[in-house]
Amino acid sequence: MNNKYIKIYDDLVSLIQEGKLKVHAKLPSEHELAESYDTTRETIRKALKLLSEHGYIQKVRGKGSIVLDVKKFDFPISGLVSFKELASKMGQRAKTLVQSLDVINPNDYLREQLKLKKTDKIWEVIRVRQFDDEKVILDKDYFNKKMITDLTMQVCENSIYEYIEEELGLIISFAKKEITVEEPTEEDHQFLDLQGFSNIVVVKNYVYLDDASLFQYTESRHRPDKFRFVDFARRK
Amino acid sequence: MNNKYIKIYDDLVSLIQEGKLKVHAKLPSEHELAESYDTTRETIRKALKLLSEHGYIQKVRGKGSIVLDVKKFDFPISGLVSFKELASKMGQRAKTLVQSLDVINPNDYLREQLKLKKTDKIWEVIRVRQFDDEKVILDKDYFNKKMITDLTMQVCENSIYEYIEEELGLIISFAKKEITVEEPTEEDHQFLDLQGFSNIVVVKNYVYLDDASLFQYTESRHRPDKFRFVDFARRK
DNA sequence: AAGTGGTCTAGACCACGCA
DNA sequence: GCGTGGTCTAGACCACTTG
Repeated sequence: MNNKYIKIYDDLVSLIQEGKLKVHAKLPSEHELAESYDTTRETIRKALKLLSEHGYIQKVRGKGSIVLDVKKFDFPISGLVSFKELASKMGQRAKTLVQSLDVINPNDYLREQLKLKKTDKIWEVIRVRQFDDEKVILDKDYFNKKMITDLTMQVCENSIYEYIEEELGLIISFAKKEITVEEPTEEDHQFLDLQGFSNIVVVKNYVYLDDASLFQYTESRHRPDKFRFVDFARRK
Repeated sequence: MNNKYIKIYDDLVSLIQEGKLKVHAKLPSEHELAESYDTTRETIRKALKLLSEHGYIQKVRGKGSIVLDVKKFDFPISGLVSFKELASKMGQRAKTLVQSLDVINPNDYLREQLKLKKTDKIWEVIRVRQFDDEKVILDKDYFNKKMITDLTMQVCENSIYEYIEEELGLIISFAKKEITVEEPTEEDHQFLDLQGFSNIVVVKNYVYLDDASLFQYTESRHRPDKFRFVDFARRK
């Protein structure tokens, strides 16, 4: 990446994570940073804006910028993180089982969710996520076949996001997420180790590409004891 | 508010909400906007950045900015919205019942959560939120007595946030939120109409002021059928 | 009064999409 | 090649905090 403000951001994140900038410590002033990075204040401010949005610092008018100790992303569905990125932190304890991979005609519900034309067909991928040999998450992914023409078992076992971004060159940009709690369905009982739990946490995900086109709908169904969502929010 | 870029943001939000800028329509280019609002591009860009962060538009390099149709905030605990702001949208159907208001010595758990000194005392406010005559949310709020010296039943029935921001002049800045699902406690059974539900959605909230000091810990316990969380997230 | 962050200006060059 | 948004510069004035 060539962007100066990204480099400055990365640099400051490293300093914070290495503890060279301690929690509650004050950053150098924007003027000082501008000089030491040989740039102008506006560019420094872009870097600090990023740090602030990501929860690393708090800016206080008239005083300066303070390093925060809000721990980052313990176990999030927050933001947009794929299961593979998450699993890599969990080591060998996480596993993905692909149950099925089909091209189907969408029912009315899916046709509406994905805003499809009458003749459009879709991919349906059903996967089970396993932690410590327990099946605790059921993921149902739906893609427009027009946009993702090929999909293999191997890709699904790995990371679909990786395939889409790296192989196909499509860029995932933003998502709308909805979390509710429902009764388990037949399917949930069939695929998951529910152990008598009488509720399922349902995360519905609408994923959009760079050009604002909706291209994926995902339902992620979690056993309640294995569900955790962490979020960082700023007022207004 | 005197800020030019906030005014431009508000103006554009209005245009979108009134439908004068239609979904999937392109905004005028940044150069054009700069001219018509009699300002420079950087200022226009600050307004557009806000629109983008709040999910109103998508910027596409080389093309322009497109109006999105992601509906805003149906029923959020997302962001930082107080129950009163929410209730005002629900009309007469929502009600708050203050169960208790006490000054207590914190137990070890709370002392750790609120980062208190040994002798610090805290406020404990227990409130039940009622929708359509059903008690569905149990809110437990804890404040450091040092920061909020006075608190009355009346304030608790209304909005504590309003009191803190408008009367005391403290500014709420950001929060860390965690959502999990747990078994109902004795207390949940006592205060809520659980109707046989065997799970409770627990939202833990750590609220920070402007100067990055933690001043409130809240546990919000929802009956699962009345819980819904909506989020808008951008990748990276 | 000095230092801080917040806003704003008037330019500049670049990378990208499209015709 | 033209128009778009993305980045960057070198200033300026303001509101706020603190000694």
